[in-house]
Amino acid sequence: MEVGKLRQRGPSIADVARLAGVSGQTVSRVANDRPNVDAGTRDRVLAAMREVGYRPNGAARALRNGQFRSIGLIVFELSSFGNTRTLDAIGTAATAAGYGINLLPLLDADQGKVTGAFSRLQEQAVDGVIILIEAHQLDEAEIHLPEGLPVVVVDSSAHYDYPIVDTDQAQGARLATEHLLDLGHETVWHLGGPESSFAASRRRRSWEQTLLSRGRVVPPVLVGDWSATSGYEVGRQLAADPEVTAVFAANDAMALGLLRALHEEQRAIPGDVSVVGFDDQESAAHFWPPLTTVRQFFGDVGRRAVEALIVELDSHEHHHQPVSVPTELVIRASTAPPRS
Amino acid sequence: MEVGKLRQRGPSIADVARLAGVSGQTVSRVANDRPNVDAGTRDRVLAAMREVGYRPNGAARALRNGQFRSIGLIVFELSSFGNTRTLDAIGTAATAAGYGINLLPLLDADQGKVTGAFSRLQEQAVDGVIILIEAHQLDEAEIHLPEGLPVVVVDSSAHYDYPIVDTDQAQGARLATEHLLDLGHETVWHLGGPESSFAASRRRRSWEQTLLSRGRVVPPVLVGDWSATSGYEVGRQLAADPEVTAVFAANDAMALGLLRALHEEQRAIPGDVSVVGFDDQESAAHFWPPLTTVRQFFGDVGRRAVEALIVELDSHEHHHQPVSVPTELVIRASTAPPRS
DNA sequence: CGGTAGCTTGTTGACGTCAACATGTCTAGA
DNA sequence: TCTAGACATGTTGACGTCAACAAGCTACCG
Repeated sequence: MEVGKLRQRGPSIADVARLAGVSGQTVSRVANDRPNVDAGTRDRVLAAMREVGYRPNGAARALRNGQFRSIGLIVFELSSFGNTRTLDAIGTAATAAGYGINLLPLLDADQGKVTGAFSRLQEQAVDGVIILIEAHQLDEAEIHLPEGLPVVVVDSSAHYDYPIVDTDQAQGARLATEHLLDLGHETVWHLGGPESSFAASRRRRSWEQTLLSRGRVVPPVLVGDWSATSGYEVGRQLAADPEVTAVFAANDAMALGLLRALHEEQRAIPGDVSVVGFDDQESAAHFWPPLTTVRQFFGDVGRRAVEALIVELDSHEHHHQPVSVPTELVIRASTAPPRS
Repeated sequence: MEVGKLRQRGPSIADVARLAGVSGQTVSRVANDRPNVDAGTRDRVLAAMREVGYRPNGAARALRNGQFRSIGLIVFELSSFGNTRTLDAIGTAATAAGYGINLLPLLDADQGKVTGAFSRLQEQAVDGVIILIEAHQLDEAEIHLPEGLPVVVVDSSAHYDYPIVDTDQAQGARLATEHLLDLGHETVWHLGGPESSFAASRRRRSWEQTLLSRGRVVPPVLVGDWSATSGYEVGRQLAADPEVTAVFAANDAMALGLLRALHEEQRAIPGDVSVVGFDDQESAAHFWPPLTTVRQFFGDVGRRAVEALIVELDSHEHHHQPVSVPTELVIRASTAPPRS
């Protein structure tokens, strides 16, 4: 695409200074709310600023100060439910801390080829980076994170040497599985997320261990790709199997697809089959039937990611203690004791 | 919150130049892929860059060039379905065009007090701005958009003097209403969005006009706030009224709440009541029953917003012809002819 | 009345990059 | 052999801001 031609520049400190009849430095002092400026002078400068429509040039400031006061945010799938919420929280927290957010979306050009953010990161004006993508995407992207650039990883595997902030997937999956067992179900089936997702594998492993620690049979895992469509397709197998009385779906969207499959097979929920989801997206309370699910606190995850990054920015020390945000089980109408 | 102390600066062109034994200008030429550099020299410079871990300083570039190659994006509610998708598309389109995205979230501090983006915009390093919030929020925010800053407005009222890009709400609402009438329903009820939303009022007006132009009775409008919860609460009234045989909900989330209310009242869908939504979020196909809805092309909206902004950036001419992106009716199982 | 402390204001230079111009080197053709 | 032109490389300065230092002024003290 075309590159824009140069635009005429806006008014600078010098323009304001000329109009107000003072030096640039005085204007700078006023602009930065420094003390030691005569009230009259300040008013004159302020008036001049308003007249010429002055606004400080961020680039010049960043150059001078050696800081951009901006955080890069590398995301792959912007529109997945969790990322959206986390992004929201990151935006809020960063803004509150006086940092801007620089979105660095990974372009999924053509076929799985992940490029974009990392090459662009090279020249992005950011002080640090928060990475909000799954591990395998990070691998595919031929990461070449510049040395010395502070980084915080959200929701990913632990095999990078960066601070990590994430939901406590294991605890959540245990909550879900135990809830179903406690209701009296013999065992719990699992509609898992994609193999490539670290979050999915942690949920799966925890489900498995919970079953094992109670001496239950571990049924084969069915795998979806997080989408409601995959939940529906895979869910048809579960719906057709009369053995199945309890299912833990790795997210709410797949749980929704599963509910549909069960409805189509005329299996009563929770009479014949109980279902638990993961996420607690707003709409889960209005699924039919309302979904019992594991609530994630994306807001906390985002907020703590920003906090961790700012600590790194300020101290240049890594706090490699991973931050784990606990979940909460929300019980609704989709779960009940097994019939008979 | 604390402000970070100064960080040591990264290596600059000068460092690379020293190491490679050339002038800074030559390094600059290599960095910018300019021709007229000896192959050997280029290699030497590239090696030096790699060694010191050079990456160009965005701030210095921006200062020099008078351009930031960055677009500000003012958003209020990041996590609403439509905004999310639009944001995704904007990110992709902007990145493809070589622009970065600067997120400027509006902080909803305390009680409806909207601040943040606009004051910060003053000093943000952006070439132009895309506004992605509803009109009334814009009003509350005491806009003071700097003169001469190119702006494009998405999904808002027309009373600002900026180019507008939006979904063709009227066409979509007409599609939904006509579909229900064509099935043979006497009239169509409407579960509308909040008064303050311009999109909601356009959908509502179009629904009303479609009914009037066919000589049908216009039932009273019930109003929600876009959330599934509000759809459920308001929907209970609709579900309790045997007169109601067809409902057009102003978005899918409220339609979901309505479906739940209808299930609870044991009203068959679509046997007793037909429902149409608006948005076509991914999960709508897996609601129970799968939801007939009006598909919005958020991707196109986002892409065209970026295009419109870039035109403005390049030409400094406004193209005040609003861009209207058409919708598409997706017919699923939640609509059928009325019983009898 | 000299001295100094405190305050306001101004001057200078450097942050990193790159366009414009200047210089130097080599080749080809007259 | 001389000159024009192509090409590689270097030098200078300006983009806008602000810290550091310098300078000027007033007030107050002994």
